[in-house]
Amino acid sequence: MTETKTDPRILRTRKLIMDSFIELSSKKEFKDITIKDITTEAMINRATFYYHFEDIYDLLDKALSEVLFVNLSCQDFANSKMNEDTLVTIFKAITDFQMSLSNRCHRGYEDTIARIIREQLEVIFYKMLGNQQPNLDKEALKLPAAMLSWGLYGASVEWRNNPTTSPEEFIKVAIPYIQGGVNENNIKNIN
Amino acid sequence: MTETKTDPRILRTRKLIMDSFIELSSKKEFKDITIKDITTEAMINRATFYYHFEDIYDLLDKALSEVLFVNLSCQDFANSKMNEDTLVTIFKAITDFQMSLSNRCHRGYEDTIARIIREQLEVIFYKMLGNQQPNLDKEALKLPAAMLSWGLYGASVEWRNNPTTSPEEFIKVAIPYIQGGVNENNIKNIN
DNA sequence: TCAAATGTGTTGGATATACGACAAATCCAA
DNA sequence: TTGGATTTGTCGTATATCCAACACATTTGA
Repeated sequence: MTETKTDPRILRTRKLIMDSFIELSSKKEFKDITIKDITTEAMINRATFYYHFEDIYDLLDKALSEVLFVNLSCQDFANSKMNEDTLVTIFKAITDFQMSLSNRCHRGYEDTIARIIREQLEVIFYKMLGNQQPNLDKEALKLPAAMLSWGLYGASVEWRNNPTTSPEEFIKVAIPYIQGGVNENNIKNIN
Repeated sequence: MTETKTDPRILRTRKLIMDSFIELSSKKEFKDITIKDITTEAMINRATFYYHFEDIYDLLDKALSEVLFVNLSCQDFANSKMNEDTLVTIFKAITDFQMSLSNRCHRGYEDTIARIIREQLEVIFYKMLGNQQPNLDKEALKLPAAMLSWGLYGASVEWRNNPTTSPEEFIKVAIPYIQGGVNENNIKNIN
């Protein structure tokens, strides 16, 4: 809608920084990566880093959000309906993302990563619910979106701790517990 | 020596433009490539193109020079001696370069490309001769460097028209004709 | 042939990035 | 523990890039 195109210099520089960060993450642990490392790898000035990010934790946030967002957006969930297939695909994206992270070195930042994943999920669910029920008050969608995101993330934690089946099978069993609470009628009641 | 490091923004932008140009060259003929095409592909502003290049022919010059220079520099000829091995390797680099160009579409610009190759050769030979005979007047090296470059380029034309043997074999036979005229003693006599 | 569309080259003002410097914080070896 | 070395954030100034607009040239299609 209000697509205000951003300066290409900003897009380029953000990508340079994030790509360098991801590249370095495959070689070092997060705690050993300095901002100087990143800017040297990206061939940009250190001051420019601070033009885009507050500090290295801010970068971690935004870089991981970006990666997860790209993973989730390749099917444009924000414009699709909420049903079993959608939830299965999103769940698969989350577990894929977490497995790709376990190959990189972010030990000690598991809870940060958890928060990032859940926040992204909340954004996606909020948009999906908004598309599905455009005549509802947007405020009323925040609570169900949050609960859905917590629920699905919690399921991913369960699966990681005890991966008895494939992610797809695993979440199909769990969907009734999640979805039961947030169908259309319930949201209307909340409102 | 006087290595004044250039602004990283300039290096980045030049690379973006040249890479986009080379990419487009593999899809279209040169005459069909517009500056707008290039800047769109490179995601840079069209005005920025003119900050770096006079026009599209200037870009053709510099892009091809750059590619050939990279090909030739991987062995740092400028710091090595002039002997049979060196000449063979350089000749191979030229024929490789020409064959890579024939896959791209630069029909009608063969003589421009010829000039670019020869000029690069002249630069390389000038440096090599300078290293080999540092006590000679630099001016005296210009003529032999030019003659060597014309000679080797001419040999590449001959080979392309009639590739009876491999480039390596071909140039080994021709080297006596080229090198005979520009050995150390002859340069001193010219001087 | 003409008119519309597209590409070229240039300009002025706005903005992002580079660079060097700085004090403060953190790291690390002696 | 100390002291040097590295990293972090921040700043002011210089410069590269963006953007919109312009006149002009070239291409295209009816």
